[in-house]
Amino acid sequence: MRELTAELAIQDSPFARKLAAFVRLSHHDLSVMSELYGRRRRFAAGMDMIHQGQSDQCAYVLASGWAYSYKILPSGSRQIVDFQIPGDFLGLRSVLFRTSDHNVEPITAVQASEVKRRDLLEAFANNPRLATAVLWAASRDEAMVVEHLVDLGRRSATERMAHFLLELGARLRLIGAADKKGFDCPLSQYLLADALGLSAVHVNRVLRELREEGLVTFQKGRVTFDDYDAMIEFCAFDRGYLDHDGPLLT
Amino acid sequence: MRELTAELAIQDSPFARKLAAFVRLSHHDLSVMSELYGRRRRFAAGMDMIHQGQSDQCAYVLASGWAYSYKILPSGSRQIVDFQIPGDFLGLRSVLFRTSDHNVEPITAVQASEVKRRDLLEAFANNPRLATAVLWAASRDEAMVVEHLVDLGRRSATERMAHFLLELGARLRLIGAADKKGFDCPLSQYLLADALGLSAVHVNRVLRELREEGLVTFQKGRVTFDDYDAMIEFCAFDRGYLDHDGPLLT
DNA sequence: GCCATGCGCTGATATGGGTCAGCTTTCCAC
DNA sequence: GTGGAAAGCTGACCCATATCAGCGCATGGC
Repeated sequence: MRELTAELAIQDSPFARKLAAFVRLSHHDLSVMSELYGRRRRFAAGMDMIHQGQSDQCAYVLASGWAYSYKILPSGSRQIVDFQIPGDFLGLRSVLFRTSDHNVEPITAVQASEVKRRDLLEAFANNPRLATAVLWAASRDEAMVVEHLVDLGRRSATERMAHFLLELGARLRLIGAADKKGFDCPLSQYLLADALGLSAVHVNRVLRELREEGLVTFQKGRVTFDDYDAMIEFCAFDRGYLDHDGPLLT
Repeated sequence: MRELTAELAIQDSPFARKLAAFVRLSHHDLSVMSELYGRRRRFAAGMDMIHQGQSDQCAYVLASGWAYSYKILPSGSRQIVDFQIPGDFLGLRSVLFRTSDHNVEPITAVQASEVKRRDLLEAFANNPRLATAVLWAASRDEAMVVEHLVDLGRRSATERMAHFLLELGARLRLIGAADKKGFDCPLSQYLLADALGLSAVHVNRVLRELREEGLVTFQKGRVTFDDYDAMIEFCAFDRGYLDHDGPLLT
């Protein structure tokens, strides 16, 4: 009975919802997952979760709140590599190997479950289906980094912003935190700037432009898609790579 | 005796040299590696090796020659994600999962050994040490993509170029194809442009600038470091992440 | 109620890098 | 050796985006 409740609880977690988008998970998979979780920890906004160069092998699964991973250049400028939302694995690479090459910091207050290196490897060995789901999700995250590379290299500031908001929306839909209308978003224009390789001033102008074109409105912590299809067309968003409606592997 | 010769041959391959930089490999590891190789295939420059959306699970290890992986935007512009040099794994992700989300094309004539999905997984299961070496190398490649993200987002064109040439030199040194003086390099200014998010015209200007500053000379297919230390300083190159002198795990 | 702080917003000005157009060199194919 | 294609190279001009400087509106601490 204890197990069943745990299983029900996990089934509703953002982590399970996200993985379920890739691989259909059995009851057994879900109960293994619930055992995987270690201590639940809280982090206040602004306090480092993972630090560049640090090498203790802790990984987390975000339960609630947003975080971002970034690198600092000696010049002082900052490049944000990715934002993490509930359900995202955090530091998977730094637990499989031992190097963390970037920092992670919460944006809002965050709750995260610790995952121990040993438990993770054991779960992978005994449950290849779960391993596939996790690694698949990780692989998608890597594909996203590549997409950001294309953003920075070959898209205009306005296209970049549109693409970014669509992608974020698609990710949030996987965990039920967004729909076609829009989503709540705690990102400041400074964070957007450092993720998109722009100045904060220009982020502001770009957002205004998108609003005046009737594509998206981002105001007061809420992103509203005013014309979803036009946006997709505008920035050549690839519907396929994030936007599926059921498990790819059943 | 047959095995021994195969082992000696593989020991000298760029793949083994590269992995040996991460993990000290035993004789047994080496012989497993030599069994991993399937058919050796040749590709002429310009002919596609892997195509976006294609889903047959073939991976390769580059034996000789250079290739590059890229994405094409609907607008027609191209972003090069990475260059592959001898010893590099090619399509590792697309063999573990089944999606290839980018194209790969040879730059020079290329020889590559096919690696079968099944053989790879089997070798990983039986030989965790080898698995660690391969995945570690893959993880380094991912770290490089992140570094490129920083390049595009937060470095000037000149810094980007300097950083790129240093990184490439460090990678080539791992396989013995470069030293502190420089290396041979078949990349055209057009390829450099699409990798660094610049126009070919500007690549030319930037190279001239670096040459006139006495930092690097890239002419006639040869990169020469005129002042290695000054270059490292100029673009804040992180010596650590590629530039080690022996296996990290012994 | 006041101040400090962070964030959003805007105009003016500066500049890095793109675009266009064209010339030169190299290198094959024949 | 000749013609043609790629690649390297350069100058003139222009635009997207950065930088600077500053305003206003919330919010929270005291």
